[in-house]
Amino acid sequence: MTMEPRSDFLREMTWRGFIHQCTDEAALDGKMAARPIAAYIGFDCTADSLHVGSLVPIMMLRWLQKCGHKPIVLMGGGTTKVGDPSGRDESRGFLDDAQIANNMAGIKRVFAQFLTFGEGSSDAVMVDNAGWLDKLNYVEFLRDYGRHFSVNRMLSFDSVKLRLEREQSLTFIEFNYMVLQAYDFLELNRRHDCLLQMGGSDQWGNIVNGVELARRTERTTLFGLTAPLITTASGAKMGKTAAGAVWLNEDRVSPYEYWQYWRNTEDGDVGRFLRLFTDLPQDEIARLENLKDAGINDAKKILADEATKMCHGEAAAKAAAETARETFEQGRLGADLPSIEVERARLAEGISAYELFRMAGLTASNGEARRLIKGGGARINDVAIRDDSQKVGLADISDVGAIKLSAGKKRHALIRVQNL
RNA sequence: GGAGGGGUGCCCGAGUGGUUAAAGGGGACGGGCUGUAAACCCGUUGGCUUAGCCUACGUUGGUUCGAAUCCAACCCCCUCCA
Repeated sequence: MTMEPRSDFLREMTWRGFIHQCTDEAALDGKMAARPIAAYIGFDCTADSLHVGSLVPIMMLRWLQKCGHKPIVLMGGGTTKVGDPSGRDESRGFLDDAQIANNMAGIKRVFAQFLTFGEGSSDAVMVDNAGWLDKLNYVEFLRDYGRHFSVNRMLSFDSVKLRLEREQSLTFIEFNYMVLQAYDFLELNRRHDCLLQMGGSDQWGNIVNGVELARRTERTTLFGLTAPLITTASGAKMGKTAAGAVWLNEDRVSPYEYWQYWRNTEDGDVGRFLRLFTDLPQDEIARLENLKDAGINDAKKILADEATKMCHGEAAAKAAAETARETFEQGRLGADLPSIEVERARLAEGISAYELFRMAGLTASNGEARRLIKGGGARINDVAIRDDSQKVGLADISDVGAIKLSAGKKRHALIRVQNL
């Protein structure tokens, strides 16, 4: 443990801060140094996109592949029907099959950005646990696998224990989640010779159950490796912003907004995030970590560039960076800012300022827009406005062909005339 | 099935007949200070056609001039008992 790992993968993961717990680090290191192995991480389909909270596991699979091993992306088409109680105070509503299928389709897209899929030895593969879970026979399953689980033991896992301690109801179906996840691991071992399951620290209990199930039923040694929960330097869970979660799909969060999210990283997090969320080599990260005070901003820009490039591609990252530069450093308006189109006739009549802010999505309601304006946080073409009902019209279109709306210093949107 | 406790705004949590769009805290947003950072200070924080109206304290009815607050039924959660 204190020794430098021999395998490329564990050495890289250790240095970058991905490792929280491992079932047997020395033995795993030996295996991974000796030959390529297959490892998996499961993703449940609870939303139609993953968000930055899932980036740590995704990066683990990416490094796994870079180091010559085989990543298995397990889509939880089956387990999503059951619902993982880990880290939740209450069970969330159950999703129906159509929602799960829709969510899976949305999630699948993002993996192609981070991993190379194919038939080769270190190419990633994607499988869906509905493939085996849906077909399970209840009584047969209980007899073959259920008997290896001790309820006494299950009650001691955090996912269950915390619920009970907080006097929050835990339903029987949720209680079964860890059993199914354990079975997944076994099934992947049989089908793909998968030796390792990785995940966030909240998955530890679920992972250990799989390792133990394999030992009891197959006398096979499998491994578990978890990553720490990533919080910001000020203690917040990462990935939450004004609009909610920072999603990876661009129809939810545009590349520009994504770039901005990383650009606004707290000082204290820059080094850690560069290690976790970029592929930059150690010496480059070391250089960036040594930047002081305002110089840290350069490191933040590189972090934003790299993270956005990986998720949305080089072109989108460049465009986002350029828009940010124009908007913040030159005070102009960047082409990539969020924008909406308004009919010419509508604009000719004039639209009340508060309504325009709402239309542009800068506020959720007219009332919120009015408050924003009264509070002095609203600007049109960089001029502060005080009158919430002030009419905005064609005359406000600047020479670049748009009206720039700003809510605070960071949130901007463009109003363009619809070409008809 | 029985007994008891509980369901309040994004979250936590006060409030047990009117002055309650609902204390306080968190979060969020805006302003100030900065470096598009943190910390700190200040303000805001249901909706709308905003000096007015509408909607809101699990659901549905009822009592009352007036209910988040009282009553009834129902739903859900927790604890103990069978």
